[in-house]
Amino acid sequence: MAAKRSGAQSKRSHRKKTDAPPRSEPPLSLERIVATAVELLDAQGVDGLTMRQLADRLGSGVMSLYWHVDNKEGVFDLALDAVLEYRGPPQIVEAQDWRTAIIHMLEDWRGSMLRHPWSASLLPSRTLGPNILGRLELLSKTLSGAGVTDADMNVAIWSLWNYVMGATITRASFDRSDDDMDAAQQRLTSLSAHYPTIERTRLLLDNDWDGVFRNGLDFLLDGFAPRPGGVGAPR
Amino acid sequence: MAAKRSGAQSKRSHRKKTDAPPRSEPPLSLERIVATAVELLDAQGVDGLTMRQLADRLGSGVMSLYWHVDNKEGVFDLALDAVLEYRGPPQIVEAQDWRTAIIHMLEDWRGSMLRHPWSASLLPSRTLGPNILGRLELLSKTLSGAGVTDADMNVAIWSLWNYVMGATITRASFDRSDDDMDAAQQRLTSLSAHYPTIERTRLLLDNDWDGVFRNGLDFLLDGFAPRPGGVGAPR
DNA sequence: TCATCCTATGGTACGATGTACGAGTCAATC
DNA sequence: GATTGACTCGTACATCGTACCATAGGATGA
Repeated sequence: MAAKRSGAQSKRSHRKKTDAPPRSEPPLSLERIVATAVELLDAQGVDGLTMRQLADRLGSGVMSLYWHVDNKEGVFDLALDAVLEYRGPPQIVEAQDWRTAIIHMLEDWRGSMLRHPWSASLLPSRTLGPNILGRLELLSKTLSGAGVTDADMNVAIWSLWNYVMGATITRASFDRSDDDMDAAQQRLTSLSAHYPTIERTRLLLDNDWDGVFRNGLDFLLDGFAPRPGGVGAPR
Repeated sequence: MAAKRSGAQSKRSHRKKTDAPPRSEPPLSLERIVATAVELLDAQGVDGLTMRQLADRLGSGVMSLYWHVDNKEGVFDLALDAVLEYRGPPQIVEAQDWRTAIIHMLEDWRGSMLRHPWSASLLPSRTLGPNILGRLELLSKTLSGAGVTDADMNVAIWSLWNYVMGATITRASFDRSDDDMDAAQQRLTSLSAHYPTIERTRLLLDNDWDGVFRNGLDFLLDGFAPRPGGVGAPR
């Protein structure tokens, strides 16, 4: 279960922080641990996060971490949710239609994950933290306001979720290895006898990922809650 | 580098299987290694595959594996591609329209991954093996025949890929932990003040995953290549 | 004042993992 | 008989998560 956590640390005491840097790290706290974990994950990827490295960066002993955190899984959960906060659409957008609001939230979601590429592949296999639940709630509420019935709601939400997750995970893992993609496309070329079509369209190169994302999203939204004007496929 | 691989193994000799374990296992081979790895992954999940366990099941020493395989990553790559073979649609379907063919292939793809739940989350981060490339080629060729231009092709393919991957990864990880989902929904109920809408629609329970998948897929396909009778947006 | 307790830290140690290294076996070939 | 190349595997090591336990210091009560 959850280790006890200091709700409030009144203590400021005589920690000199401002002058000499020699010995004095600030005390451990959940916030510092999570923030440092995110740094480490951003810098080194999922495999780069080890409890020892984390402790090193925090200037603490390894086992001290375990007073604040259950185990390494817990660090992942917290780092993940930390990265998925949503502050809501800007004022300008707020008054606009539901479709704009939804697209804003989903693109922000995707953007947040791509800024921390380790997060995308982590999310599906982990218990849903408050920030994700908040996004799902917002999505539900907005769709509900747009006329989607409760009966159709879960289908709509999960389809959108699936789409966002797939797009983001794919993009994030290809992102990490552009060289690999080049190599793969080269390999493809040498095998063009077997894969003529995808070789011809250069499937593995030069893709407009943002455009792809937006495009498919439009189709899905059209399907769930058609636009009045019945606009077709843009582009 | 790839280790050398025995093209032919003449030795068949005497195979015992499960009774006395003394000496007589069949010789190692890539095929046997991959098949056993898949068994192990199916039984224990991604974390359950260790080189030692794999060797145990094969009745060999751990290091013997490394003559056939570069490293553990290689085992993953091979197991993954092994699971993704596609034999094509049955004869009855073959003559039918492109839409049926595509849906058949994508549902088969999803089905294969769900039969081996570890495979879905592995796929995006790994180099594309021949079986996956084959599926992509088939998809391209079919869409091309359906009138999708080369310019629109990559957008269509990647949207479908994203959707299939997202749906399958999500389903596979929820699948593994129905209890967790119950627990999550319970937690949700206790927090219904914060998440009233998703609590009301019981988002985390009782979902018709197959239906969701098929539904969103229809919307996407309508978007890319509208049906003549046209439910979706005209282009 | 001292004794006690809670919060918080971290050293040591253990079992598990992937795999480098190099010695071993055996059949085919010269 | 000697050599070679395909294949097997025991040993050893670095690295990981973390259980266990000793410790320190402030707060509290006597």
